[in-house]
Amino acid sequence: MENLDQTDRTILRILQNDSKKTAKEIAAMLNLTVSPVYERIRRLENQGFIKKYVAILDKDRIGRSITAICQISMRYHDESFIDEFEKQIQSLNEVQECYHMAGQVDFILKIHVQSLESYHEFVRYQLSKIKNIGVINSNFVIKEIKHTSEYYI
Amino acid sequence: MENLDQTDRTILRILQNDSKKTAKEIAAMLNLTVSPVYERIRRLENQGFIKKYVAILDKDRIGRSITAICQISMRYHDESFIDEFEKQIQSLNEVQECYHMAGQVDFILKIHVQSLESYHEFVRYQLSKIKNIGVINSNFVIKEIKHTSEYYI
DNA sequence: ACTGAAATCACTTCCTC
DNA sequence: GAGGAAGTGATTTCAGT
Repeated sequence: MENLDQTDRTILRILQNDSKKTAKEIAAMLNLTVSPVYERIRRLENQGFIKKYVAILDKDRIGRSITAICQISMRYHDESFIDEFEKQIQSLNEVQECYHMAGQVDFILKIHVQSLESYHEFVRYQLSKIKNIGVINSNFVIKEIKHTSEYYI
Repeated sequence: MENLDQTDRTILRILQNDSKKTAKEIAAMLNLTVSPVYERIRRLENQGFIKKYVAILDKDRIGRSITAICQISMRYHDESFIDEFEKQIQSLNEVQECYHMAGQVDFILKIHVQSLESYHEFVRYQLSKIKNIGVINSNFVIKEIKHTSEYYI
């Protein structure tokens, strides 16, 4: 973070919002030519500031309209149980995010499914098959207020 | 979703993982030439399946290592209060996600900050300035198990 | 819907200051 | 660290099947 100047930050801000912007367009915004912009972007990639470039899909359009937040507490907290749980969660396609938490609840998951019925099936046939789960507490999103992949820089 | 054939889905799967893949590379994977791949991608964009293309940054690298999940209940549930809350939340740079929930808790937020101290400042100077908040319950992520922008297709 | 070729434009390298 | 010119390769369009 310390080794990023104002130009780098502007480039990151632009690419977080639209990675299809060409080096030429970015150069114009910064009053630079293409070469320095190109070299900065490559440096930001190589130094790991930019992890990847992805397409963001419309979840409603592809039939994943239901978002559930699922809070899970484990029965036992042995290292081996936790490791196993984490491995299993990673392999579930419905799970978009999973965090190990400090506090009462052990894990918080964000899950996308097609319908309430598919959520039922997900809990019944996938989640509850994982060993050592104590409490599962599910809540549904009724409105997405904000959802961005951009970090404020 | 119904008007997507297997080729479209494969293209979406590839672009969700790496939007820098060229039409040529994708064509090779699908045993096609460049033109149909190019035209399908443009159709998927125009029909709104692909919303945008973005760069994903490394949050540790840019000094946003702390993730907090914050659950908020409102004091009153009048429409005007809720609307105002949503508007204010959208303008907060630290808030990555915010969902209006069905259930006991009204809103769940995901927040990225630099340190526990900056989280304290966020709650004190930004969040608690918003009118009509009843209960704020914050929990911190100790490990990110899974975090992807890809939807399973 | 796909192929193949042609035109345009962006990416990438390298040499300069 | 930035500019400019040159080469390479991808995007984009279109006629043909």
